[in-house]
Amino acid sequence: MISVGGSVSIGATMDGPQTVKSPSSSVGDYLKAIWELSEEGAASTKDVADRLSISSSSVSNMFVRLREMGLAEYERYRGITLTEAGRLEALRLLRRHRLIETFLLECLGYSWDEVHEEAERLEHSVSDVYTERLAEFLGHPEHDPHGDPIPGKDGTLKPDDSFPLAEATAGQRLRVFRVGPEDAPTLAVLEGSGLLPGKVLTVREVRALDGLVTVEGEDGKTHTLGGPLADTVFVRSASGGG
Amino acid sequence: MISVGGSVSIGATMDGPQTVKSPSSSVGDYLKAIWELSEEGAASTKDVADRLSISSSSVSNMFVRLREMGLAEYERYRGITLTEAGRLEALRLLRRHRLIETFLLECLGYSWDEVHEEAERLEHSVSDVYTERLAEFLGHPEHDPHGDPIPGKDGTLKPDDSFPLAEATAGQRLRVFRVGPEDAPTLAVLEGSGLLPGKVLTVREVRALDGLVTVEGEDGKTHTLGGPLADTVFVRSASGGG
DNA sequence: GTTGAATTTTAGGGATGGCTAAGGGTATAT
DNA sequence: ATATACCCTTAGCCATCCCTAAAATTCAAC
Repeated sequence: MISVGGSVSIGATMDGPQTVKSPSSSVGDYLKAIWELSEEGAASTKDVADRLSISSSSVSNMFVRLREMGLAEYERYRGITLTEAGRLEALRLLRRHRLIETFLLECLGYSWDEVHEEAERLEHSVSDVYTERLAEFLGHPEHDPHGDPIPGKDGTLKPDDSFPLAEATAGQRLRVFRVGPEDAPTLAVLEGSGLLPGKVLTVREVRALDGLVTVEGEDGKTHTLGGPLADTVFVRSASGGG
Repeated sequence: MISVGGSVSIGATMDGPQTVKSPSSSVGDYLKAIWELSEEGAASTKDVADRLSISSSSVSNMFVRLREMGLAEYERYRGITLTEAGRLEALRLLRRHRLIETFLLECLGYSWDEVHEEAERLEHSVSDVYTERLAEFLGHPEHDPHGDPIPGKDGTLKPDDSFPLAEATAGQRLRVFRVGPEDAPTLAVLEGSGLLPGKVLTVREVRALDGLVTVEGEDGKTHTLGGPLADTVFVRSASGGG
């Protein structure tokens, strides 16, 4: 197991008027961000900076340190890639994050838009022991309530055979598998349309022109989504488990 | 609510070979430590340093900052006292801590000697929202499994009418209310003697000479405790609730 | 009182991690 | 080929919080 130094600065109140930036990042946040960004090639300084809402210079500095720690391969002006060690560390964090989200949603009654921020903070303080006990408490779930797969203890990640709703064809009977974005507004819209993971729907129409997708829920209600949104909802054949 | 800047440095792995000191402290830790130490007068630099296992100079520095933050009254060489603001902040932290401990013990199957450390780390990352939802999930407990009272949301702390077992007299029928220390070895001993909070016992003998106390559990087994240990076990009349 | 031990404070430095400002590199368009 | 716009890095600084070493203060015992 890699031991990585990290650091968090927090407002002790956590609910107070957090005027200050949001200095909640750490090595782990970088790793997660890089992992999520680099599914196709290397992650750029700017990508990571935007995702973590910090300056590019801070990111550039951290990239050097990640390289020195053996967690990433990095060449100036060339972007960054995780090493195997970095990848495992990122997945460990991701496992924590998703287990915590599951707990917040299923046990503490958090709403979808509250969950991410709290989990983001909690995952920094939680030990591996806690993570595994929580997993047991939750019944070793394989997906979080978003539908995202929860990496295994050993860094295993189930391959994902889902596809965006935008690529569906009329008549298909599908089950919502996961929803991409975790930002509050989008989740609220999806929640309103009953497009949460697990829901079964039938595709009524996919318009090639503008990408509008019309679906019918099991309750008979139909909803129409814009193309961009349909790109963020991932589905699988309705026979599979949610 | 007071907004206090704080900071934690953590080993990202948390389970790795934490060779480095244990830089897990923060403003909140100081407040809690001072609160716990200053039940009789001001807390000294050394007291706090010992309790947090850090150097006196670090503590001295922090005392200045706590004063500047309006959380404590402090005069060099005179020790430190919390202001009302500091006291409320400390109690807020204490509430978090004890609710988290309760969750770890009751839900995640932590043992008594694992709980404290994990809670100590977690309480830094948890929001007030989380704290209150957790309280609800746990059924708004008034005491943690140690028997220590959990401060109210508003900083209320139930007066404590318990007394050390060492001050009991033979024949009294008592209920263990709380156990003072949270260190692993002591807790293990107490657990072995069935002296956990809630247990009912009858005092058989209190020897004035050496302070040895002999008690009989409800199961009929008798145990004898040394004076120092009997000072750390707090009891109340057996009629009251645990 | 003076001395000496213990405690406290100050001074100076390290690590993390964030920021701005300014300069270096790349890439695309003219 | 050069101009320009954007991206990236460096340099220098801030803040938190820790440490060691040395100086200051207190307190208690002669």
